[in-house]
Amino acid sequence: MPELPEIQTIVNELERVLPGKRIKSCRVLRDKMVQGDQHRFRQQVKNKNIRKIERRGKYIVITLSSSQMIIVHLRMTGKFIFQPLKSPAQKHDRVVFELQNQQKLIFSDVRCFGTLELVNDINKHNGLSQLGFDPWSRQLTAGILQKKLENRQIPIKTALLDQKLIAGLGNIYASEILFDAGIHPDIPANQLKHEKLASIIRSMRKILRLALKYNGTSISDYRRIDEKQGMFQNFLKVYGKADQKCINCSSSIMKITQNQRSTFLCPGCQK
DNA sequence: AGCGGAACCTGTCGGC
DNA sequence: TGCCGACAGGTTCCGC
Repeated sequence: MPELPEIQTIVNELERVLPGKRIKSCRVLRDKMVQGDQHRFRQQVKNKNIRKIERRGKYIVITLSSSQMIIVHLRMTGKFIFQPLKSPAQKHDRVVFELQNQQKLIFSDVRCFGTLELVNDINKHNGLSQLGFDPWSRQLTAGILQKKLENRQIPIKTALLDQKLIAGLGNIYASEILFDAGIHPDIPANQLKHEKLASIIRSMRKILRLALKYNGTSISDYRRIDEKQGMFQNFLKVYGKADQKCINCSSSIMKITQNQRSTFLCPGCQK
């Protein structure tokens, strides 16, 4: 489900309520979602205070009073929900943290792709340690991007999904960013000139900032904490709009497939 | 090293 | 109504 704006929205909301709360206990209702030893996870999380919540790429990092961190990835359909401790379990509840104040924090996930993992050192986490630039990193420039892409012949849209390059973009925003930048998603990454890469970076920051302002995009599964919807779906210009008219040039929006994933573009605006 | 395709799992929707 | 395939905001693994 979620990309940077969605994850950041969730992190912001968790950060408002979780720090200082104690995890009284933890139940794992679906084994595979917790990486490593279930018993050890439950035991080491028990009776720890939550210190802070942060985003790294699409990961959510929950730091505990023990300095250990719970690394959460929502993948496609993961979400967090607060419920009264006594409320009945829902079908898709996968991991439940019992908090103080008779509340529980539920990690709910229809498809069970999501993951939770307890680590002592963030650098030891495989995915996290390999993340590329944060979109707002000052080190992320057109020049650096050009250098990193010099041996990559994959379509630029596919490159934008590579978390080792830029961390946080996903299928919706990759399409929206390339539309905003006026760049065709099929262009091989290493063929883009400095100036085009600069406009991709500019569009990326613009789109992400706007999406964050509207708390992300709720099309099917993504919800904020407690099932609230984001609103950026009302501002999408190409994603999910196959055969509709482009708002700029009235061409028909196209849907193509790249690397087994849908890409949306305007053939009139994106060259 | 770079790249494409299958796999992970569940639900929904459209066509016949 | 029922079955069947296609598709879904992501990542990882495997083989060329």
